[in-house]
Amino acid sequence: MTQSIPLHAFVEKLARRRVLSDRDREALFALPHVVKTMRRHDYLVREEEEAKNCCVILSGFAVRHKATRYGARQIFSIHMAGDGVDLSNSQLGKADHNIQMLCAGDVAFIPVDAIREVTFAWPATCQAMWYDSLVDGAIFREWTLNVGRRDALSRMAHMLCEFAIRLDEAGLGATQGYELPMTQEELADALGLTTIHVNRTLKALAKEKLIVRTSRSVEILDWARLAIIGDFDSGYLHLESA
Amino acid sequence: MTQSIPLHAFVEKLARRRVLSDRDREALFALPHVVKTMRRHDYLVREEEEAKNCCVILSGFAVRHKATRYGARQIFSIHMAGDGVDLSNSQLGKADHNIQMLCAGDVAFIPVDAIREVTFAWPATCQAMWYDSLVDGAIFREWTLNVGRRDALSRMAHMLCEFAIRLDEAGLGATQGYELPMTQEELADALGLTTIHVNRTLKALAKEKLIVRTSRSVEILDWARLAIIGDFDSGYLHLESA
DNA sequence: CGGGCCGTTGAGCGGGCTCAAGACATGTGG
DNA sequence: CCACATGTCTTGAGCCCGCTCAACGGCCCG
Repeated sequence: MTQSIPLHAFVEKLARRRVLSDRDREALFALPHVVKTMRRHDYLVREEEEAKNCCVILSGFAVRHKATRYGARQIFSIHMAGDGVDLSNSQLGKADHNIQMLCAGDVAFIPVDAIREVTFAWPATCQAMWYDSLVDGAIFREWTLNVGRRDALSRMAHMLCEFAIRLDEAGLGATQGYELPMTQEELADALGLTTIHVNRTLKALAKEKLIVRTSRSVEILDWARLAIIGDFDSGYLHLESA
Repeated sequence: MTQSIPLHAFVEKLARRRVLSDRDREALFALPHVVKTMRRHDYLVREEEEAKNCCVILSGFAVRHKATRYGARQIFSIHMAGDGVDLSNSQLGKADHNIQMLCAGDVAFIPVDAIREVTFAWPATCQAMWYDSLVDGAIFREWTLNVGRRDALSRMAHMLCEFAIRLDEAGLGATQGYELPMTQEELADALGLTTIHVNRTLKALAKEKLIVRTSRSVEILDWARLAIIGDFDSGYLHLESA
């Protein structure tokens, strides 16, 4: 029998999407899973691969990304502890994008079939996962708006705001500041910019006394102005607290 | 009792995502719904609104979009007959984006609660809708990659390819050409460009003998080259035929 | 026939890119 | 302890894709 602790954050996150009964929770905790410790840059899924597991992040961070034929890479979202990060690739058959660890961390692998069976037997769990996927979709849309219609400064500010709120919600950070284990190159791939311009944009935000960036962490000096510059409204994250 | 014909394309689309039994189909056909004829530019849902219905498009086209505080608009996806276009807003409470008709057409409105009840009672229908939302998510991601990492010519070509394939799948067009009821301004909002640059980009594609654009339709002269220039691979659409 | 809406074209500008180089860490082996 | 490699961050200079501003033409419809 597997331990029930590892999936705790995942189940709690689902329970925030849709009310779950005790028996729904039990069914989720009973999901068979294997925990593996992944290193920075390890892939959880590769594009074109037949995904056989759903991955739940227990610690660390992962990104979804895909590249054009010419190698230009776009990061679509960042995931953190408690996120079930591969419901998409695994349910749809062949993966259409990559999922890669941003830093070392533990990941639980759950066989796809087990997810299918639980969601078939326990309708509330299916609705919870569906709703969770809908929130993921909302985040993708906001990301598109960010990349398509905001300038570099605004884009960066928006993304920093999103992380602050999501980390806060997951109990992993605060709106005053947080660990952000991304290199400038990774930030560039997330924002549709070049590394060089990310560097200048971060400097510009620091010069405006909005943030202080030290090695791999961010301190937010003026949340209100950062949110205005980033045109940030947390509605699309669909948090209860909002 | 409502007619069962209107939802036919919608149910068939769901059945392509996940095998449905006859009883699952019956439950879906029995969904209460009201059919309304909408005009061009009518809103199906507005941002910030409490969405009380799911909208299924019966004819015509609709877009999802959202604007920044400064009025710059981004279109996230185009929807066509058979698409259940508002599962997201309605299940998540307050809408985080707008859905608007691109041209006149009929739309079936299904109360949210009815969807909740059917998906709770019939697990396969819940999985089907979930998988459909996952495909929507894949389309959003590709859109982000398009806007973030491809130049104007490639972006336009990619979008034209996506429409061709999706219209073909929905039985509404062909890869040789199709009706595209979008103005250049709407294309611009979809691609993260300006109207003027869209005009020049379309001209550039025509000059390369890749397409011919007449009023509101597109003829594709050289699919193979268009797909190469657009860096298009239909994998992310997760069609069976692929 | 006049007023929107939409498409078209030109001229000039600028945000972000490209190319190039150097600074500063961290790790590894000798 | 140093020598060296590798990855990341920083800075400068110049250029180009796509934007802005401006104007005009075609079409539909009242």
